[in-house]
Amino acid sequence: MKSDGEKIKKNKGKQKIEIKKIEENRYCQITFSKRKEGIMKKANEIRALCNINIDLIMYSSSGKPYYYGDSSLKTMKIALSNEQQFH
Amino acid sequence: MKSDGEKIKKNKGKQKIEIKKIEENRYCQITFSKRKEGIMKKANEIRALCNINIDLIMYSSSGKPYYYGDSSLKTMKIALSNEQQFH
DNA sequence: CAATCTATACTTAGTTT
DNA sequence: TAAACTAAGTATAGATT
Repeated sequence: MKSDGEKIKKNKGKQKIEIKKIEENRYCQITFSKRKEGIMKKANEIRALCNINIDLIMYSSSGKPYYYGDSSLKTMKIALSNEQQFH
Repeated sequence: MKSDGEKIKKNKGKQKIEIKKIEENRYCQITFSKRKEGIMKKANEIRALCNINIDLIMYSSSGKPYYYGDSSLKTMKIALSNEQQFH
């Protein structure tokens, strides 16, 4: 006899996940894309709210670099990996 | 006659704020402290989930630098401002 | 004053279009 | 296949201790 509890759960919205490598490459890419937007938004907010300098650099698993900030670090990092451009 | 609506509002939890400089220095510091923790947690999560490299550098309004990451940028930045240490 | 609390705003995992 | 949706999970503004 099944308990009603099993059927009540909607199971649609956000679920809790473990913070460990997402092995399935497709989901890993999707998560990176979503969270990259999220953290860049946070970076912009803390910079605006608190009037601070902030640099945020992420390399996707394919090696593509993404940058948020305004300091000389951007130039420095480009100089270090001068075959790449930030996005 | 007062409307009930005015009294129903609890007004305790998180409120919506504008994303612009917090002029009151005390609240600015508190917000920086809270959001710095938040963004560093996010940085750690995206790094772990997506197995990427990430560097995050913030200078508080007092000039104190905070760093999250594992690349050579830390060393580079310390070399650039060698009177300071990251926290 | 820094740490904790609490309700609400915001983020995002999984689904659907 | 990417973009939009939905609801559960998470971050945090303001209050309290």
